[in-house]
Amino acid sequence: MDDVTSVQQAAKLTARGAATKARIVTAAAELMLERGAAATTLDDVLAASGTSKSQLYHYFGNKDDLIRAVVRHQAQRIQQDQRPELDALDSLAGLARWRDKIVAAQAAHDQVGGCPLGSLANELAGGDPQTRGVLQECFAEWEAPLRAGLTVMRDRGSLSPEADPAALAEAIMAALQGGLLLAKTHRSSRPLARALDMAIAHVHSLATASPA
Amino acid sequence: MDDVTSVQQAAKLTARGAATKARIVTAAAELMLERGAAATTLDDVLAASGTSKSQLYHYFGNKDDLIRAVVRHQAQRIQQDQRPELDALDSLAGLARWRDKIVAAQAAHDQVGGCPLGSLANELAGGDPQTRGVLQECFAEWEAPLRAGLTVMRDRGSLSPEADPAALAEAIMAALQGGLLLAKTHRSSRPLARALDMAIAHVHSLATASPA
DNA sequence: TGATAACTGGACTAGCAAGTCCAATTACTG
DNA sequence: CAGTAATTGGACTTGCTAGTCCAGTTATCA
Repeated sequence: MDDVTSVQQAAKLTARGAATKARIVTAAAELMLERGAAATTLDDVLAASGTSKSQLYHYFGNKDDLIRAVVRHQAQRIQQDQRPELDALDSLAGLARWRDKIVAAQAAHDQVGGCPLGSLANELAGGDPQTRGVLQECFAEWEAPLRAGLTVMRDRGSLSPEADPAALAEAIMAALQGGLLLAKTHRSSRPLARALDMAIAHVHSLATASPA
Repeated sequence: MDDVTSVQQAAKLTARGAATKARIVTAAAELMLERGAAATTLDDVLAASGTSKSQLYHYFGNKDDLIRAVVRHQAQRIQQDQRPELDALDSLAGLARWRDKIVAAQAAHDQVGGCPLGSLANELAGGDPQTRGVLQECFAEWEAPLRAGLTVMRDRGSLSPEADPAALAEAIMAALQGGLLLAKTHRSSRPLARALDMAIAHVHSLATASPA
């Protein structure tokens, strides 16, 4: 009854309306990345996006609905930002390139902000179950290419047959999230780099001698 | 000028006063673990601790001051909860016992709550610099025994001389934090277990043949 | 072109939350 | 036993915030 809004209305959406909606989500995403979802007021969002209250409530049922839209938006943005590296995680070299891109992106943000998805997850996972569901989906979607790449490696013989791609992928995502959290806390990308290096070293230790 | 409060007052603190202050921090810590710091109102804290507004503002300068006290409290509680395992991280077996204790504790909390310190860090690291400083200290304090244990292992010859205890410890803490975040999101301790298993496996890969 | 629907502006409400204030009570100290 | 300091209760103020409402404008389409 909440997401119905965004589904039904999607059909009756003018180009202008879609643009307005997008502007709201983009502005909200930026603010929520900096301050968190709870600390971001709707008035802030309106000011930043140059819209009015009635517009916001025309496109979103309530603040939680907007928050879910922001979660989805950030998940998409992350995947977009990490391409094409995200689709080439079927080798140690590919993993290294992905790592480099992530660390560089974190450094580019002046070490501020942490993970756009992880920060929201941390704040929202304990609340509304519907939102938690969206978060789970988004993490799964992000993790999928990694799991796929590792599966390719194992099936190709680059990794030991005992290697569990699903477990590996989940552990690597955990290292990434934790690294980003510590990086945000210390205002340094060092923890992130170390966490990812460890994760990749672990994959390396599972690699077979024959590079297939 | 904020922490002066807790320092100067500490001298003029009656037993009853200390008890009241502790009751406030404990109640606040519990609520903030569940809902986050921003989402926890002072009125909630008062109700949960059976105190009044004037008591809260007698012992704490403002909400941020209380939050910092909660951060320190959680850091202490974590270390307390993880002892004695936290002081025996100078072997693979010790690391394994620590891992088991952490996973069990997470499971015991019905997979709800995440890391008492990590959740606060995520929410607060982007805000008040003073609070971020406290968070950095707390993480460092928590990480110290781990770094010390790994250093012992390397110096003893159980780990390769190339192993960097500081980098290892930081990476392991990242895995722990990320694992807890994903565990909270998925309401399952599986991501935590996998993250820690990966971290320990990495240490294992750095172990020398001779068990010293 | 006229009707219907999408879109927009912004004032308004109701409730909540941080922080203030002061009077009253309890404990320490000489 | 004063007298001073710590402690406590809780009403009150002030400002903000999510959400409502309605009047008005712009687009679509038959």
